[in-house]
Amino acid sequence: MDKETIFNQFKEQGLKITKACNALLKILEKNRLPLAEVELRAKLSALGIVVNKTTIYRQLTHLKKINLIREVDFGDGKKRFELNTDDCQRHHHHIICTNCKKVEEIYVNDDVKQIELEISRNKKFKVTSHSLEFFGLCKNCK
Amino acid sequence: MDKETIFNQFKEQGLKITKACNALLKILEKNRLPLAEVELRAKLSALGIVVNKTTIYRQLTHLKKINLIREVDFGDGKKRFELNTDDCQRHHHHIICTNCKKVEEIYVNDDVKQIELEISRNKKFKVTSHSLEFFGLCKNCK
DNA sequence: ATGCATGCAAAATGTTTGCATTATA
DNA sequence: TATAATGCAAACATTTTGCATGCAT
Repeated sequence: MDKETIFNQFKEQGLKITKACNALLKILEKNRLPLAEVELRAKLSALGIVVNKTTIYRQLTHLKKINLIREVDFGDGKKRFELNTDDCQRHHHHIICTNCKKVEEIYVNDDVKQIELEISRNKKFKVTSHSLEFFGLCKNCK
Repeated sequence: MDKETIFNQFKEQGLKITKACNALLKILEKNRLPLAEVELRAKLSALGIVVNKTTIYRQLTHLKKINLIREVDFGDGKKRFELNTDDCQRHHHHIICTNCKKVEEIYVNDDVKQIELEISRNKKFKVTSHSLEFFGLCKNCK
């Protein structure tokens, strides 16, 4: 999504593009792995932008509402967010080492889209997103 | 897994088979959908077995350790558990309505096992489990 | 000037821990 | 009777809310 479109989406929702919001987007663009609130805030701080955690959560709520980011769950009780890549070629999944917690992005030739279509047909269920993460032991930990 | 095997697994770990533990297993066998602590406790209560939430969490820890149950994440900040069906024909996934929260079990002809093999080969990563859940709007909510 | 964004504190939610007590093998 | 299981309260971690204040358009 280009800057222009993003800007318009924000205006439509009556939202303002603030420093924190801008920086958050930049950070999410630069980092390929999903980040939790603590990490996002640390990275903002590193850029000299110190904000309260509440602000982070609220901005994430906005960005999620306009579908710019999506939530990724690694099953450790933290919400993580990454740029939404559902509809482009950068769509990917993750492998998470349950020992050292290292996360790697993977691009697999998946048929999940196909499965989503089947579900729509058979179950009359409109699928808007899916989770597909792999858990196990990385090279070093296994 | 038959009762005998389960019993032995427990003994190996130095665990005792208590009323709560037995009832938990029965509940998980009867209910096809993943249940969170609150739900499990309610169902135990309905059976006349009133336990503290701490007990639930501790039993779940045990059951998870011997791989009898697995954690399923619906992204709402609660841990849910279901009997582990990874290695049998009852292996399944879920579709979750993000509006009314209804959950349905689905059996899809997935290639996830295939993807896991690829990951093992290419990434030298031993995959032990995966998550694959679908989110969207159910018949009534869409 | 209006209304969204922010910071702060407090509340809410879900999970875990420490310790004294009870029950099981 | 030794050891695990339990209950309870408190600690913990994460996320959300209420309200007063500041900032952008």
